Amino acid sequence: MGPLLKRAFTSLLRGIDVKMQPLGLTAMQWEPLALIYYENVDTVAALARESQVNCGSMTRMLDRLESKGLLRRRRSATDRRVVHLELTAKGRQVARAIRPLALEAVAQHLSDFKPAEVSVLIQLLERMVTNGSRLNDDNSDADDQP
Amino acid sequence: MGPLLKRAFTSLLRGIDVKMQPLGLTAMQWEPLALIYYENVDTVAALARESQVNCGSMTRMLDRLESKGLLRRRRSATDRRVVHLELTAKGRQVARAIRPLALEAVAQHLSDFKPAEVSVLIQLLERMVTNGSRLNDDNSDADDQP
DNA sequence: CCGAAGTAGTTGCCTTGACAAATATTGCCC
DNA sequence: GGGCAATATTTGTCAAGGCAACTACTTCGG
Repeated sequence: MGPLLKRAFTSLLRGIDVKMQPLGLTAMQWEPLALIYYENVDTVAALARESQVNCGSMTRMLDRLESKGLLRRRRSATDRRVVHLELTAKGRQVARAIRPLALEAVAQHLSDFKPAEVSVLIQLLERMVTNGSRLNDDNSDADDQP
Repeated sequence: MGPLLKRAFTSLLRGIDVKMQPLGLTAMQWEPLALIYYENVDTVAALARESQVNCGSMTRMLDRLESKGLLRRRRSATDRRVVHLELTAKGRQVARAIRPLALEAVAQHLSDFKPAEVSVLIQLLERMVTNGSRLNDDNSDADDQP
């Protein structure tokens, strides 16, 4: 069961990877670009929150994207702690192509699913996440603190 | 949908991580030990195949486990290319504890699932994997080679 | 039997993620 | 207004995975 979830996840990742190759992106790099472009998320912390990674990881992801010339950092004038992200022209061009490609990869993995089955899958995964965060986040486990 | 799968997967990983901490293992390190102990898989290549990672990654995983004193490498006498893995006494002791803990973590994520729902989830994930490998492995995509 | 091809394992270099410590800045309380 | 907690970002260190190059061995074809 655990291994199955891993295989499904990595299979989807590989599919996305293939789709993103023409854009020069990896399977992970599209997400920050999409969040900036489609959702107007424009700070490191907000991106990290939305992507479910920590700020340190996001900083380095942005380093890579910046070195590819896809985005720029600009220190905020109103709160000098925060860095605002903005896509370059090239970044916007790449970002525009992301959504359709990502949807293609997902669609391929669900190619023989009936719409109802997709809903069921989503609902079951959501419940797994809920059950999981109930245990991982608000810790009330009796195993360690009796 | 992609993000959801990622969240479910990482949530399960974190759950397993917590369970394995008392053993001094990470969420990834239990798998090779379990394969050696429960399935008698005892070469690098076989472990890599079962775990769905490449040999290079497995080599380094085994480095870490070996440096923790959980297993030993022994060059095969009959085919001097292959390395046989064997658990140390400590390794066997740790491995014995793995299965119940891993099952606990899975059970927590499926705590409110009816048995039928578990079956459905497994079946849907398996179909995703099948659809995915049909596209990732035997490549007959028309996008690149017309 | 010998050379070519294939296989097992290791290593180098890169991406990605987690966690912790350090820095800079803001906001809040007295 | 000054100290202190909270917040944003960066950097170091580590685990983990992918791919490619390399070594050592085995096997197979002639």
